[in-house]
Amino acid sequence: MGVFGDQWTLLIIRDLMFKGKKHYGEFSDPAEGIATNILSDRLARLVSDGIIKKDRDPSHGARFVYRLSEKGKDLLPVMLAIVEWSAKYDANTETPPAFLEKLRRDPAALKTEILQALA
Amino acid sequence: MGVFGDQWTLLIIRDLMFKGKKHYGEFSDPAEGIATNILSDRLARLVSDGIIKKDRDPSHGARFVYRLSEKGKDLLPVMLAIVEWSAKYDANTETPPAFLEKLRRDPAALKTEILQALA
DNA sequence: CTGTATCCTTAGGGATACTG
DNA sequence: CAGTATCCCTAAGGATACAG
Repeated sequence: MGVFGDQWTLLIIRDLMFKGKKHYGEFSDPAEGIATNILSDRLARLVSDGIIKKDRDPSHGARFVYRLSEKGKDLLPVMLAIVEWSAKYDANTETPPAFLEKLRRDPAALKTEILQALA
Repeated sequence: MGVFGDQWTLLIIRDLMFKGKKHYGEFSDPAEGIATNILSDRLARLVSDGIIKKDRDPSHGARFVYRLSEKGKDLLPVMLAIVEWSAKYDANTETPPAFLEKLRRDPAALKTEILQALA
């Protein structure tokens, strides 16, 4: 349950799941507002919880690729439920309208689409 | 989004939604492990976020009843998704098997049942 | 660049006292 | 009992230096 009790963790999962982010530098983008030490800590925690996997990037030498494990991908329903709720009530939610449209029109299709992108 | 970033908040919502808890004393049950000052703070925050309502209990004098607002009830899909994920991966989740059974067999029915209980 | 460790301050929160 | 406020300390985390 500790996964949901932390906003940074949720942000990272969201970025992995919906924004195609994979690299340290993308998560530590200033717009996210997460300090590098915290990012480091949360990534390590997520790895140790088995929610993400950390693998060497074959193309770039000293770089790692972070990806959701199966356990992590199984969080998709949770994340989508949050997205939906936030879109309804959170004024400043920046979810693209096209995404919401799809989510409501055919959630199953959207899910497989996202999982495909994560594979 | 701040709602999901706090474990105590989530616990309170869960208690309201699934355990039929309504009163201060029930939330502050030692088993929950939440300090009274934190409880007070989180309840106030939830009220100010419009997720719960705080009303006088007509039967008892100085007592309040806390209930989910519509906005709060709309968190049901999120909470159920969390329950399901936790049941799958979190070893020490104490969700009753009967509940999970229902959730998988006929989620829609379970939802209306819960909403009925909250009404 | 990618990622971790250190420093230091502030806020979260436990224990508990207090008010009605 | 229901609920809030105070005290105090630990830990989360921002800024930044550091290592590869």
